[in-house]
Amino acid sequence: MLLEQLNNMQKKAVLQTEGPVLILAGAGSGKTRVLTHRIAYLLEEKGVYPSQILAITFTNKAAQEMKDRIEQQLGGIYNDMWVSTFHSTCVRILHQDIDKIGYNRNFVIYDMDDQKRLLKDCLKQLNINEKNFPLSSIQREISSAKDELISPIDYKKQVNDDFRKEKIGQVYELYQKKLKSNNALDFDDLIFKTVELFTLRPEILGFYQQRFRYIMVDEYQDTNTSQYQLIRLLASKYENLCVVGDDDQSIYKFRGANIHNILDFEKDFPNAVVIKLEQNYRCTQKILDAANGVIQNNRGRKAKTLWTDNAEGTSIQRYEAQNEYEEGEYIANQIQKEVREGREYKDIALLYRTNAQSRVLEEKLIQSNIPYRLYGGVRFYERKEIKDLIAYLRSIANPSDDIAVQRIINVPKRGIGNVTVGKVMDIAIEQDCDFFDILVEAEENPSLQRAASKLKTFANMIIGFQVQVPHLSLVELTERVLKDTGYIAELEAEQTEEAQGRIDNIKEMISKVAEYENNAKENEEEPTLHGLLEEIALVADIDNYNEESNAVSLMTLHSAKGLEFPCVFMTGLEDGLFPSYMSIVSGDEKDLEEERRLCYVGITRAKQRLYMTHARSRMVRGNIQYNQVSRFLEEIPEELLEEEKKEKPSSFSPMSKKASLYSFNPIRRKRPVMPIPKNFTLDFKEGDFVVHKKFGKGIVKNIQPAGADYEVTVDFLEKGTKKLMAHLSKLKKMKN
DNA sequence: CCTACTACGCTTTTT
DNA sequence: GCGTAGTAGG
Repeated sequence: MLLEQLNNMQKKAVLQTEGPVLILAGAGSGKTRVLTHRIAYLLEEKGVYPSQILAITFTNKAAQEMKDRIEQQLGGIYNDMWVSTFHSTCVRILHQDIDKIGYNRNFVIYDMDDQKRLLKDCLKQLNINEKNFPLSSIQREISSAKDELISPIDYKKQVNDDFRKEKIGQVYELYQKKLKSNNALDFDDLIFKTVELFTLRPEILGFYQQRFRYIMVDEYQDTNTSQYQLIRLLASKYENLCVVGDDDQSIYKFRGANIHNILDFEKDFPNAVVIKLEQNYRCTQKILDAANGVIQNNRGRKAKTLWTDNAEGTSIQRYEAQNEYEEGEYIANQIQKEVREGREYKDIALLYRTNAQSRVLEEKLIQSNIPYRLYGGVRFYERKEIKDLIAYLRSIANPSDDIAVQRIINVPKRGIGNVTVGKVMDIAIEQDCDFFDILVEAEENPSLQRAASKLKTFANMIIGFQVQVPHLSLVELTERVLKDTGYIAELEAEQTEEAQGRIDNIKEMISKVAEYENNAKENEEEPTLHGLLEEIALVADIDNYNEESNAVSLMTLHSAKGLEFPCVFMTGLEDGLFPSYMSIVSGDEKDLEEERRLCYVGITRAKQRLYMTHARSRMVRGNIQYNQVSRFLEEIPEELLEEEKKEKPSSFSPMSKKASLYSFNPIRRKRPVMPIPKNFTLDFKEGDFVVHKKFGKGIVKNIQPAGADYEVTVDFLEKGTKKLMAHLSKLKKMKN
């Protein structure tokens, strides 16, 4: 029977099908198993129809896996059951009904790059200088507004003659207008517009409320306000809402995740049943102890004690390298050793804080002939050649997509330069129509005279493709585009290794298109250009994670969430890198706590063996940084760690000699990287008033020496009590 | 209008 | 160190 393989708490979680349920699932406590069993139980024992179930997961891969497992368990196919990510779920709903709130149902989805380009156009049109308003910060600001369900109108209301906000409000408003006229939605809109649809059209909400009698949300600790609202709306009729999460694994605050969604679940649903899964089945005792040692330094957690029956296991290997190259060599050597002792490559993962760290690691793995797969970094769909190709497909599917049309209007070169594009843009704005419309009528526009024929030729080519769409398969269409535009020919003519790489990527893209067509046919759906573009827009890199291929996995700590590996290397454990420089200087303990949770996530990915490495020096953005060992590593109880003896410099491989040469290269530093002066002393004492850039004035409560720096507790007048590093946070004594 | 060169700024983390 | 934006010359 279904429940046999479960422990008591897991059983309880499966059987508690009615009403709101909060499952606090510690790392490795079998929550995926609980979720799949719960769904199986609903279907099998409770007679619930598959169509009445909505399960939200964090990645497409997790969704697919869950669905597969259920189908395997019950031996059926459940196409009516919705198991998908927030974003995919919303796309599906919007596809059906977004026309009810004035959008076109065949919308396209803009990624971050598209957003930036569109924002750039907005700034230009509003005469706002990019120097004073960097695109990335505006993008962040608008994105967080959307996460909080703040519309441009609401945003402008709360400006309160803050000049910066006033400008951003204008940009936000124009940005939304342009998105709409381009028939596009960005990531955040997917959720926002669904909530808007449900709010404005209660009958549509009613339909889905009625349909989804049982709702489950995984990784609930990482939901943001808009996602929370969405779930609340959907669940408010039957309240059969089961959320699963772990407050200790909340690592997406920067993306708007609101940890209070999980901390306050019982307040929002007073009759909620809370179930804790505290037995860890994944890690050895020592790894779990290390994880607990780190996470216990966080405040404001839900009470929870993770324990395990598993063996004690081996100590955690700690290693200090001279620099990042030596770190990579050590790791490569250890991997080879592990493999000699019977470990498989695919059972090993290298985790790091920032994508930039992967390069050196890759280099060393290649030198040692170790097969690896890289997740994240420059994603496949973000490569120039792939984005160009997609932009063609998007222009064909939706000529209102100004961003796509502008991207490829001169790729390959057709003699249509920036000046011409600028003119066309101005005319389009003036006439309030699509960029593409101006191209079609270029000859009628006197100011375009010289370029008119070129523009017209381009427009005709796109229209030509559009005409062919019904008669060609998607693969055929893609190939025709590559051929007729001369894109492939141009790359082939280059005769460089780089160009060949791009051609290979394009070939891979074609096989992905073929894959999409086949999948669609298998599911008895009509493959469409829109469907293809939608799928492309929503894939995460980690969705391509493949446990079959026997290779070491390289990924960020964020990407590793939800995965597990017998052997894990956590790399770059240095203050300033992990925890990140930003989280240290912000002076806000909460930022540091988020980093600590990330560390907790990393440690608990390991089942049997955990290595933690750091380097004394490291090149970051062309500067050499000397970082202290990560405070998180120091938080692990000494007796769990084993320090690896350092290799003698004489045993360095030739490569590392070259590497150390680099280190002696006198590279000019633009700005010293937070060096702490040798005899750094404080010019204030307890009871003095100090000033902080972000927190303002405060009174010093306590001073503790911490390495070369001091940890200072300050009671800020407006922001409350904070613990700060005196030097890093640039605390200044106030003159009275 | 295109290409080649220089200067600058930037990186956490991602659906 | 890298990629991109901005500038000058053809």
